[in-house]
Amino acid sequence: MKRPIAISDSANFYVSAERIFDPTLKNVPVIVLSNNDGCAVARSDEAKALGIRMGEPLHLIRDKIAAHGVRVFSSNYTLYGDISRRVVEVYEDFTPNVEIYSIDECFLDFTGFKDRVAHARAMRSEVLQRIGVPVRVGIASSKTLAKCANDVAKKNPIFAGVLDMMDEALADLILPMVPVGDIWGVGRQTQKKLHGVGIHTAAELRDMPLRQARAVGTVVLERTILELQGEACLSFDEVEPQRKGMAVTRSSGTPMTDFDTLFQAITAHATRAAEKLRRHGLVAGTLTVFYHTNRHRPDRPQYSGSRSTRMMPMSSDTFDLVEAARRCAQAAWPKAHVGTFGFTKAGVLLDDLVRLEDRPQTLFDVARPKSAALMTALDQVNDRFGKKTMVLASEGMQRPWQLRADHRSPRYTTRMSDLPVVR
DNA sequence: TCTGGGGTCCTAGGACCC
DNA sequence: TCTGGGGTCCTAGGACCC
Repeated sequence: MKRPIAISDSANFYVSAERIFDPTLKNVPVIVLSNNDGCAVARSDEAKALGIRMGEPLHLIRDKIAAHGVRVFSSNYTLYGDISRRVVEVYEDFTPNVEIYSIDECFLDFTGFKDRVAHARAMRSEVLQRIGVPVRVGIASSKTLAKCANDVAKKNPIFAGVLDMMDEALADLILPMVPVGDIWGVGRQTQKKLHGVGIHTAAELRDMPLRQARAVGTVVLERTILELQGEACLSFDEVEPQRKGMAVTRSSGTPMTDFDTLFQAITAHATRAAEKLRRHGLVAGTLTVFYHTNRHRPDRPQYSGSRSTRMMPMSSDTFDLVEAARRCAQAAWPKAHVGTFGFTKAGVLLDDLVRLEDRPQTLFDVARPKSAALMTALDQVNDRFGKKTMVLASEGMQRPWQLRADHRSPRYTTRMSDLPVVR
């Protein structure tokens, strides 16, 4: 027996959220802008009807905005987060198992409901009544199919916001009409490749041999095919996973042509990243700096640089992060033709995040062991953890020496308190 | 010292998503 | 002139280990 999975998402969520508190926004074109007010990231139906596209730059639609009196908002993520939480509370009244997928989408376990469509309709009107946000619901036996059902329900008013595709005969009817590029997980690149081998619809993708799929794409595409066949490959996960990375990135209006200017931007981003880490009570194990030229001007010389470094030890300290970012930025700096590049986007990415209290109290290798005292300590550690455990050490640093079992095989992690103190 | 197989880990980059 | 930001997952190839 296949388990019914529903996905519920809010229509034009940011716009819907703004409309809750301002009735004059109803039935008029409204858009919400991205972080830096650079482009439109949410549009009301009326704004879509004016031809304003997702991600369209603000400067290209100024005339339209003026001509049609489009109401324009900067994004207010605190508000959207609050509304999102309230919507989830309503979902939880309708099913015990809710997986929050994004700020405006939840997967819901619909196992055990006799009339799933009626249940979804009741949930829909409850969200509308209590929160004031319209939602659409797609139901199927896999997440990918549920997303597809949701999408079809969204585009065809005949379904009144709810489509249950648990029935295979119904899926057989609908999938031939769905363009393959509309399937969750099939982006522009994959779509292009699929078109190249004559696959244009969701039904054709569903029937594609897995071997062929592996040649065209990756394991991700194989999974998508199985999901389209109704086999749930993507698990339903209620517990919110610990985030693995975070980023601070910005585009700059004026190109950065020298290292000092670039590093100023990188420093600002690293500083913000450190604050963000501390706010979440996290430390980072890996820091990456990237920067690149203006991709919208392919006629100009292009360069993109990116370097990563381990944080030793893991840190959320502004000084540590800025220092690491400087090293990365320098290492990624082009060796030649510097004058011809103007960098318009830069970012600092942090990965391998762990909670501060879980931080391993260890250092990574900085230098090969040299001194007699250090060798003695290594022997002690080897005795204690076995010869197979490689131990690396650092010395010549300001901090007291610290030891650490190698992170390579055999894997061994330990707290500082478990290791002998070396001085 | 050389050779090689079977592994893991790491980085850089790509693709996709909201 | 101006054209977002924040995430996840996968892969290729090199480094390294036993």
